[in-house]
Amino acid sequence: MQGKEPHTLLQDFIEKCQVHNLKVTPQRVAIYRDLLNSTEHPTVDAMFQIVKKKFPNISYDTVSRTMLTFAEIGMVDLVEVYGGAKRFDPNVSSHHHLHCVSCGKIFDFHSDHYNNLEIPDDVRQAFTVLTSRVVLKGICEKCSNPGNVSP
Amino acid sequence: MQGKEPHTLLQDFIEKCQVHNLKVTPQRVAIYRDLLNSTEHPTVDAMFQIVKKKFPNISYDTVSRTMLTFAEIGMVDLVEVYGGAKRFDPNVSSHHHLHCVSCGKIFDFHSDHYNNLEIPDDVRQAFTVLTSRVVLKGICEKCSNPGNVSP
DNA sequence: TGACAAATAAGAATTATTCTTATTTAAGAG
DNA sequence: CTCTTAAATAAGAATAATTCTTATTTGTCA
Repeated sequence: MQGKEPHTLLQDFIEKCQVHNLKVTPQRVAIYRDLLNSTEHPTVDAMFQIVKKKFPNISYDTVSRTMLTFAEIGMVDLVEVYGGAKRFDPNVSSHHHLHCVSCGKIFDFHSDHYNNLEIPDDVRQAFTVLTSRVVLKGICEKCSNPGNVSP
Repeated sequence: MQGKEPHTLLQDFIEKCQVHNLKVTPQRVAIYRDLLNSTEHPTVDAMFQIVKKKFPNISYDTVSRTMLTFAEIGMVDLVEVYGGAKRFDPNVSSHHHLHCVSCGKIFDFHSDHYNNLEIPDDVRQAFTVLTSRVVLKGICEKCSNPGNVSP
């Protein structure tokens, strides 16, 4: 969990909620914790299945609304997909993505060079640029070597 | 239309179909022509509305299937979105995107520097990289100056 | 000019998301 | 600690986007 102790994380969460006038509900705490622990850029439905285990009567709508709320305040990131369900990323620090066109998984990678790309002049004049990300499409190791099937 | 004459474009289309064992149907020709003329990274539904004008009894499913087929053979590109409907790009040459977080439009821009980004070693070792694109999020001119309302 | 696999239309089914409404609850005031 | 109230939630209906099913039609090629 990013090297922080649970207590600190909960404190962080409570503070962020206060800053944005959001109530600290048990549903939000549960979703927040499971989101931070996710590594698969989950969809709303994937998170719903996970959160339901500890919170059996939570509704899909609450998970959906909450994840969008978290994205609005920058607590998580809504990531690029090629249509279909929204996917979320708990890692809001600068990084880049590789999409496997075979299995659909999204892999994170890091590059200082990519983090510091200059915005072209013509773009900077016409737009207020907020974020920048390099998005690669390719084929991951597992999909390249389908023979290596784990038992 | 990218400086080519209609006849040449149709010939190109027929050849591409033959290479990929696709039949040259009037529906595919109509969708292809309207797609090439589009500049707004259309969704299936947007193209359906356009193609319907010249081809009133075409079905949504045909437009959807055809656009996906065109994407599979690289005739158009399926572009990144943040959930929701798929969007397509008739420009398959290397370029980059800016997404306006306010109006949702996708703007193309060009950069030789971005076209030639080096793939980090660790990524290249683990993945077969097929394409690379820089994706910016920001706010477009029109959304920055909502006062400039055209009459 | 058939034969036939491929493609299409139409509508049903599925998936993802949002909306509606009634109920519950967090958080601040007293 | 209790009351008040706006915000949040649950449940299910409604909507949007896409895909599937089935019967029919049509390019393509022998």
